Amino acid sequence: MNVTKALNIMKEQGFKYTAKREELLQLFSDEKRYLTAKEVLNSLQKNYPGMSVDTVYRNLAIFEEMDILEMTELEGEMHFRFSCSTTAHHHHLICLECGKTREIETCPMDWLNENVDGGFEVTGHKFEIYGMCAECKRTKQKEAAHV
Amino acid sequence: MNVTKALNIMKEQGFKYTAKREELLQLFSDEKRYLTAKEVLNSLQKNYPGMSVDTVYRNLAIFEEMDILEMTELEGEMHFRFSCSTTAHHHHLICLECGKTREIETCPMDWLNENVDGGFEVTGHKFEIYGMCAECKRTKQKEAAHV
DNA sequence: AAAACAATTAGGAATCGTTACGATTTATTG
DNA sequence: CAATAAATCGTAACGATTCCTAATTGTTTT
Repeated sequence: MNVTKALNIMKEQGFKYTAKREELLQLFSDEKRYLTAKEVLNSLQKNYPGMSVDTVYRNLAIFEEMDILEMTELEGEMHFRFSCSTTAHHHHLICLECGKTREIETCPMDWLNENVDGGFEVTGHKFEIYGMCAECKRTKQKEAAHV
Repeated sequence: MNVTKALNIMKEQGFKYTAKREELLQLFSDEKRYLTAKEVLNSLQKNYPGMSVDTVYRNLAIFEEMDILEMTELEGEMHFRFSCSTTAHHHHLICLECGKTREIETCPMDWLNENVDGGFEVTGHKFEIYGMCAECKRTKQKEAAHV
């Protein structure tokens, strides 16, 4: 996903162009990681001091419906990121420090689908691996050394 | 897990016995499914009208720390259930209608652990399959027929 | 380019789940 | 049964999210 493509999808779906929407998309293009609504708000308020929370949540929601953003819930908060370029279904390694992710191609449902049924109708699943990325680990170690 | 065993663990850890705690445990023993804090509160308030939310959340938290209860976050809310009898690591099929679960023995991490690393330190993972159980599906179909 | 229209926004209030608090009550120990 | 520490109530505070209305803005039409 990229900003231009996202803006096109937006137009096609009948949504209006606004500078704020473009900047929001640009933010996700720059930060390739999960962001909270608050982080988005804080970032956009640098250029648009009066920006309201409502605007952020509303736009995050519509972009998610258009599959421009991916959403997941981490530690009780909604987190958003630009949809991965790979159209194929996939999962993520998620760094809980910085929100950066790495894709995993394999999906556990491939193995399980067959054994599951028995009347249970599967409507979705969540597979996420949490931890700390190499970079954050280094940062932490440095901090610890200075104590 | 069962009520007696849970009460013993509680004692061993230096927590006091209270009738409310026993009843809370009994509730989870009866309802073998994920319950929200609110559902727990409502249920206990039948016998203890003045029961406070604080008491519910505090006890849910301590029972989870003692591994008497399992916690997961579904649709933005904490959900609790009696820990499964199988001590082995496992995952769940979860009915989003009624909260009932079915265990899955296989864990996708068994396959992935080897390929993951690259400096990423795995601290946890979540694998849950969502849907509707056979029973809820029947109920829904009946409802639909009456419209 | 101006008017008309619908979508978007700001600002703040409302809601929901959860946590925090001081005063009171209760379970446990000796 | 008295002393002590833990548990509880009732309520206030909190943070994330949603909802509301009047004002603003982007787009379309003329």
